[in-house]
Amino acid sequence: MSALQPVRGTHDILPEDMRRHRRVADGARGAAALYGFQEMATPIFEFTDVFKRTLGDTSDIVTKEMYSFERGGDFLTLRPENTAGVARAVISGGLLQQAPLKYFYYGPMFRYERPQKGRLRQFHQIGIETIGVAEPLADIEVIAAGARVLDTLGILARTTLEINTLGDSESRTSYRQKLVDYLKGHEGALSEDSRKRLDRNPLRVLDSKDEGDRKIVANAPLFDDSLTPAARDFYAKVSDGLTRLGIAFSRNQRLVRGLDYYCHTAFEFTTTELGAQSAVMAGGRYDGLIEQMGGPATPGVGWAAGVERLSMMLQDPLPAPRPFAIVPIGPEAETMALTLAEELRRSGITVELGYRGNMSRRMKAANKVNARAAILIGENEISRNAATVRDLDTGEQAEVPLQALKDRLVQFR
RNA sequence: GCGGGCGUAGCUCAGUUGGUUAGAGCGCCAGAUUGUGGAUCUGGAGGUCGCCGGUUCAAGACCGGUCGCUCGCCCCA
Repeated sequence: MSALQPVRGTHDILPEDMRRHRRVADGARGAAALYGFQEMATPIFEFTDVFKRTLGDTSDIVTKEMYSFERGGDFLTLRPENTAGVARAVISGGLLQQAPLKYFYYGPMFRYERPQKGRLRQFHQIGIETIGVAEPLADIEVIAAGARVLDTLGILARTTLEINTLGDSESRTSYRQKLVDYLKGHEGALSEDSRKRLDRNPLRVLDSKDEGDRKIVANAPLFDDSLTPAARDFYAKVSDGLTRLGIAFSRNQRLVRGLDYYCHTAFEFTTTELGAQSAVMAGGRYDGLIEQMGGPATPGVGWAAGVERLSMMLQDPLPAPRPFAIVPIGPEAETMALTLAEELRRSGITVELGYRGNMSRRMKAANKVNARAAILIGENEISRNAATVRDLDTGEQAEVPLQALKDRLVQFR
């Protein structure tokens, strides 16, 4: 393993990718702000227990995907997701006094997985959380904000919204029992993976891609039959709300969540454009989470989206800003160019200063940085206290007095 | 953790049934052009053929291992 290679599953984000990345993060932040979500950040590592206790000991994330280490006697873990961190922050900061809380976040996450298309070991997520609202209105708002984010990025039409209800804990326990009873009857026919799931997380079997499993699942008891009236009512309110907002969705009864703390609403915006990965934004309600962490019983609902996945769906990155290039001709002009560049930059104009070479060379350099125009300064210009401004798109050029230079440059678009 | 595909210049790739000094396009550098970029022409730099071992008179090519990338499974954003 060469030290000169990036760590497997990590990537350098070079300027063009970075602009894409920025567009996702900035667009999402802006759209979320329209719904009252404010940005906050938590540390990228926490005590390991923060994740262990909330994600459940059997989840894949905890059993095989965490980057954990020990330092000074503390067991720490790079965050694999951010909901647990936000919940911890809310508890340790005593913020529940001010509930409801509505947060937006953006930042890197870490999972030790085999990298593939749309899956990295260090990746970035944006997300929102509404904490302290038990009403289905919060679920509707959270999903609507998600749709707004995707729409802002111009990719909503290329995604599908699927939603499901996982019910309250009463519905869940009773269904879990019915499902396990049913599946035990077909245990011999289940795939090896699904037999493992049967013990750990039976709901996952519903989501199996195995042909044989699917046949068995097709006749499994329906979750809806186990829903309590309250849970049924909750789901109805969410789906009515979405319908009223004109947000298209389909019910997917096989949609379950990998993480243990979800209840009631579960949803995913999916796409077919990312290879084996389909989810670009996923979330749901997690009413038990904060209590499970040792805080007061507090409901919550939110989603997270993968910035790299969203970036891949973006048509174009934000365009790079086009600078003006100063091209000095001769040593006297060269000293002048430095101060002129600084002066222009102070008034908010983007300027590139060629570093070396004769005029031809610097014009080439100006072209390479995609300069909008070149500002030529030579003996002639200096003697007249002027500069020659050459439009590099049209090739037109004219001499401009130095006092009028700023105003002239601002006219370029 | 499991399975498939692929590793030749900065990038995209060619390289014949194993045969001498490993090529192209793009990009890069310089010149044609000492006050004018893009286009064109000329020249130049750039490679331990991923790495280690094996087979062979001879390996970029064949075999084994290894590392990396990639696609998929599991799981997930």
